Amino acid sequence: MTDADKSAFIMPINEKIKKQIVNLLAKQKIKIIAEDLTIPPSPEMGDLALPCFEIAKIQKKNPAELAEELAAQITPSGLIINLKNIGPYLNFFLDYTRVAEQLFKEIQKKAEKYGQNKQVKGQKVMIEYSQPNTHKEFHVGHLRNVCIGNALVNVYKNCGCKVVAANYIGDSGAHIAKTLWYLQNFVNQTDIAKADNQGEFLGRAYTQAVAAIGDNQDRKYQVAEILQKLENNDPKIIKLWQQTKKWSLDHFQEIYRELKINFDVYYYESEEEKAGKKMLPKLLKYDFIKKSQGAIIADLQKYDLGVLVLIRKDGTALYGIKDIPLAIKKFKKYKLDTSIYVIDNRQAQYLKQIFKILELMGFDKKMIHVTYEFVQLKSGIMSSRTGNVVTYEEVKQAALNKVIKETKQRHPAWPAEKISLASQAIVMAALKFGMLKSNNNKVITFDIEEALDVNGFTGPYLQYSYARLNSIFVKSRKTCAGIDVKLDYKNLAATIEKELVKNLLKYPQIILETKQTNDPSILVHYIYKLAQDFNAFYHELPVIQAEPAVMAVRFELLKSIKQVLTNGMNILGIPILKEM
RNA sequence: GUCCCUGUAGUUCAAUGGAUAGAACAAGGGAUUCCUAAUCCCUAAAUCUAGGUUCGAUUCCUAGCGGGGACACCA
Repeated sequence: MTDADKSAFIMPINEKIKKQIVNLLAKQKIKIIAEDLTIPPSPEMGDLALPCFEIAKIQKKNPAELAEELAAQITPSGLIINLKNIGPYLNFFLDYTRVAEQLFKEIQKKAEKYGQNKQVKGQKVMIEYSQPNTHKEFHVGHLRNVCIGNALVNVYKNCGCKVVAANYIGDSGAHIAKTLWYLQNFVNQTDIAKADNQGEFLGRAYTQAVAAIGDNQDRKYQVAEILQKLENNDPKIIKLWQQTKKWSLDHFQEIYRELKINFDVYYYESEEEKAGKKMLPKLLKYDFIKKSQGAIIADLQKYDLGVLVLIRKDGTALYGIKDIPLAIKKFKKYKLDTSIYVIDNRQAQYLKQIFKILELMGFDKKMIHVTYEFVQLKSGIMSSRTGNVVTYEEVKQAALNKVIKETKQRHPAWPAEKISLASQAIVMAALKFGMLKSNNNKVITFDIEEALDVNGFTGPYLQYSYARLNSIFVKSRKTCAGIDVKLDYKNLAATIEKELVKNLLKYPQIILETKQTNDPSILVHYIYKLAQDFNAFYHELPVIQAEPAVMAVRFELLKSIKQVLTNGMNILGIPILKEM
C-alpha cells in the first residue's frame, strides 16, 4: 500500500470526496482547496459545487464560460459520477452506490468513534462549568450553563482532548453571610426541620434575606459582621455555614445525578479565598495592584479594563482574589494546555480583567472564556436576589407531571417503573434540548409552555425518532430473520435516502465546527435535521415490507443513522429511549 | 458616557460572502386496512434604516435606530 492509499484509507469519506474533486481540478491546472466547495441549493443541481467567480477573475474569463469549459474537460472518476455546469457554477454528482457502501462500512467500523477527530490529540483541557452558589436557588439559568458545559466536555473528548471537567462551588461571599444572618434572626429550627428539601429551602431563604435587609444600614452592618466572622473562622458561625452548605451541595448532587453529569474535580471558593489572601503580599509587589480608597484593587485602566476590587476596605475578600490562585493551581496540578471557563456573558469584562492580571503576573497560559447569553423570564431578568426565578425543580416537576400523564395514556400496559423511567428521560431531553437549541449568543427568554412542549424542534422528537427506528429493528428480528442477500447499493435510489447519506457524511465536520465555535447548538441543529429526514424516509419508504434486496440496503442505512443519532445525542447528553 | 451581545415569517430560532433565505410553534387544509400519528404532507407568512466594500451582502465595514447586558467594594 502506498502512502497515498494509506491516507485515503484513514481519511473520512467526506474528505476523500472533496480531495478527489480537488485532484480533478488540479489536472486542469486549477488550484482549489476543499473549503472552496459549496453545497448547491437543491439536490437536483448536484451534491457539491465550485463557484467559478474567483478562478474566472484570475484567468480573465467569464465565470459561466469557464464553468462550461471545465465541465467539458473534466472526466468524472472515483466517487464522482458526473458533473455539469449551471451558470457560473461547476456542480458535481456523487456516485451514491459507492459512497454509501464506503460510508456505511466506515460508520459501522468506527461505531461510537465515528465523527471523532484527532485535531487536538493529546491536549489537556480543563472545562470549568456550572459553578453554582450554595445558599442560592438552582434555576433554569444555571441549567443552561450545565448543558453547554457538559456538551463541550463531550465535544472536546471527541476531538482527541483529555478533558478535566471542573466545578467551582461558590461557598463563600456576601450571599452566604446574608443567608446565615437571616437563618439566625428570622428562622426557627422547626421550620428548617420541616423543609423537605433543605437545599431549596435555603435558596428561598436567600431571597427573603435580601428583601429583609433592604436598605437597612443596621442590618447591613450585621451581615458584614457575619462575613468577617466567617473569614476569621468564628466557630459558631462556621458550624452553621458547614451545616447549611451541605444542604445546598446535596441538592446540587441530586440535580447532577438527574442530569447524568459528572465532574472530575470540585473547587471551592472558601478554599481559594484563603489561598488568595495568602498570596496578597506577593500581589502587592506588582505596581498595578494597590491600595485605593481603603480597598485593594487591580488598576487595569491602562488596558481599558477599568478597576477590579480584590479586597474590601473592611479586609474581606472579593471574587477576584479567589480566581487568581485557582487559575494557577489548575495548570500546575493537571499540566493543562488550555483552561476553559464556561460563564455567561455578563462576566466577560471580569474574566478579561482576571486574564490580564494573570498575564501581568507573567502567567502566560491559554485561558478561554466561553461566553453565552443568560436566560431571562418574560417578567425580566432572572435573579435569586429578587426571587424572580424559575427553579430547575419546579420546571422539572411540571414537565414530569405532564409527561407521565401522556406516557400512561400511550402505554396503559407499561408498569409504573417503566413509565417513570421513560418520563424522566423525556423530561431531561426536553429541558436539555431547550437549553442547547439556541446559539450561545442568543438570550433565552424562558417560557414554561415552550419548555413543556415535546413536539417539533425538541429533545423528545429526537427520542421518538430513535424509538421508531429501533422498533424497525426489533420487528425485523421476528419477521425477516435469516434473509441473506448480497448487498447492492444501487437499491438506495430515493432522493430522501441520498439526502440521509449526505447528512451522515457531514457529521464529522459538524463535530469539528462545534468544537471550534464552542457552540453546541450547531450539533443540535444537525441532529434534528437527521431525525427529520429519517422521519420523512419512514413515511415514504417501507423497510420490512420492501423486497429483500431493497430491505437489505435500507437496513444498512438505518444502522448508520442509528449510530450517528446515538453518537450525537450522547454528546448533547440527551438520553436515548428504545421505546416511548 | 465607554464597552460587550443582539435585530430575519405573528412567535422562537437557522443560513463557511454564493444559486430559489430554511425549520419549529401558532394559523388553515390533509394523511392512520402499512415498520410507534410524541409522526408526515400541503398552504400562507420575514432579512431594522441609510451608506460603503464586492462579480455577488442576511452575512463584512461605517453611521443611525431598537432590545439586552457589563462598567469600585454581588458572583
